[in-house]
Amino acid sequence: MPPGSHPPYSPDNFPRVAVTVDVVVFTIRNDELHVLLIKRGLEPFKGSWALPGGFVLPDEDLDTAAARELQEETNLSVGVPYPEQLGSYGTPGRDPRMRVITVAYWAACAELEQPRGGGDAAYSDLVPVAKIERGGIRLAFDHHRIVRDAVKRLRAKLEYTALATTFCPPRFTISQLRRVYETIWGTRLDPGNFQRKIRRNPAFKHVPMARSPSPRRGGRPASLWSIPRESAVDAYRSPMVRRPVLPDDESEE
Amino acid sequence: MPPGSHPPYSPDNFPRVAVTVDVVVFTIRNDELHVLLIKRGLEPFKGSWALPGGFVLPDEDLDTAAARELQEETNLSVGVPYPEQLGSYGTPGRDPRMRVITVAYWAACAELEQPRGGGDAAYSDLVPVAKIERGGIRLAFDHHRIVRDAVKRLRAKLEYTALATTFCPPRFTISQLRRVYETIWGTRLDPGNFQRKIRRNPAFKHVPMARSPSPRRGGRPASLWSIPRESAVDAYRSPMVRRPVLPDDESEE
DNA sequence: ATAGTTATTGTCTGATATACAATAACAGAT
DNA sequence: ATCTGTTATTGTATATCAGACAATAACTAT
Repeated sequence: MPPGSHPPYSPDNFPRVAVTVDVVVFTIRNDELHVLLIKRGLEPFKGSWALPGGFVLPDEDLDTAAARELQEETNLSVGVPYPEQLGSYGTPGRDPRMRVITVAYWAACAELEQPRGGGDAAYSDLVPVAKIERGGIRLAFDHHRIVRDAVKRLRAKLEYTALATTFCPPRFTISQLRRVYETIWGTRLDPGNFQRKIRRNPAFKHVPMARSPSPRRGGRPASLWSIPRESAVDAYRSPMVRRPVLPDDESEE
Repeated sequence: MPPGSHPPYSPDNFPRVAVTVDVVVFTIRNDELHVLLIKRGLEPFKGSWALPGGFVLPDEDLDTAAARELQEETNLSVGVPYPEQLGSYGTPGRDPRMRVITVAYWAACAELEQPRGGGDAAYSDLVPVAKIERGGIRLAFDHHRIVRDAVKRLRAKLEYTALATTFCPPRFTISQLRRVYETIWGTRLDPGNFQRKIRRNPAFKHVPMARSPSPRRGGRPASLWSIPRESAVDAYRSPMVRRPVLPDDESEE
């Protein structure tokens, strides 16, 4: 097609395209990274796992659409922070019915209540990312690729921001935070060095007088920390270093 | 609108949306960061500056569309690397005619020939980013915001990748490369320390026997370096540190 | 009291950033 | 040829920080 021969740019003459949003929501459950998926209730890919998402409404901004779809299809009431844009996916044929371009979002959140289905979703649930990476779950459309990209972005963003704190409750111990890194990166970090690194970072605030409450199986009680929600996305003054991934057997010693 | 009440997801029933791509192409000319813009030849915003871009064709991937539109509207023949996705912009009303969602891309390149108009563009030209940031140029649609986001991403990416080399010719001196950083960040970097930092990076290859050729006004001739095109987007082992921006007067003392 | 566990602090070593001084290698002027 | 100015490159000393790992501290369970 020669240059300049595309259709004139007018409301009545443009390629027929649908735009959707999809959201990758991460959470940690049982020391394992999970992603929120829905079971599709309609064709195509009926019965397959897919990311929560759907049409952008005529008068709705993209960010708003992402937040709405997430709410609709999972019925989560709280604790889901505003999703951040990941990228757009529009390879022809990614949806068998017609040309659909999707704007993907992602978010990290602490403790999710059990999601329930809603909207187009038969039901929704949390699925371990490791299982998806291992190929143990087939996802609808190109959602496998979207999840892969989101995981990559998540892992990268842990390095240079305090995003890991969004997986923690408002008040957390340094070890809880360290476990977030270890879980998502699949590495082991030195407790002593990690401790110092967090304490030296002025964004982290010591909660005075407080000690770790939850039932533990012994060990010195840890002090509690917090961080202003806004600071969680600020760049670290010096990045957290990602060490090589552990082999599958986690022999300590 | 209650949850689940959006239109059924079928080819004949979806919100009427157009999808475009826009491209932010950066280059350095006369030690100043420039961005490639076109002068719009059609309404709306006829006569305004805008980013090169246009419709995604029915059977075209987004990345391909970005590369094509750039070529069409600027007639640049070579030297433009594949654009990278920046993000999508779809705020209702951003295009006065109808709902248009645009997928923005950006690219960095060395030496551009003078672009010529083509397609919907009356003509195209390189415009200093500083002038745009200063508000000295009004851009069509929300392109001001897109450019701002692209500049931010560019500045950030210099820190942790060797992207700065894509502003240089295939063989460059370390000082040329340093000037790229200084230009884009608006800072001054220590020549000695910068030198060492590049030399210690194994991705940079010394071009044997070669000395800086171009006519200079005195000074010891520099040796030439190169880097595999692929390595330009790899993460640095240790990031380049961005120092505070200089005041407008650049008194060297 | 003892053993086991986690939190926290200390210490030492090596790498690296930064400031800044010193040298090297050229062009141009005298 | 010498001097001056300019850019490239190497050296040096200090401060900071990561990483390994030892040493305490403060608990729980036996």
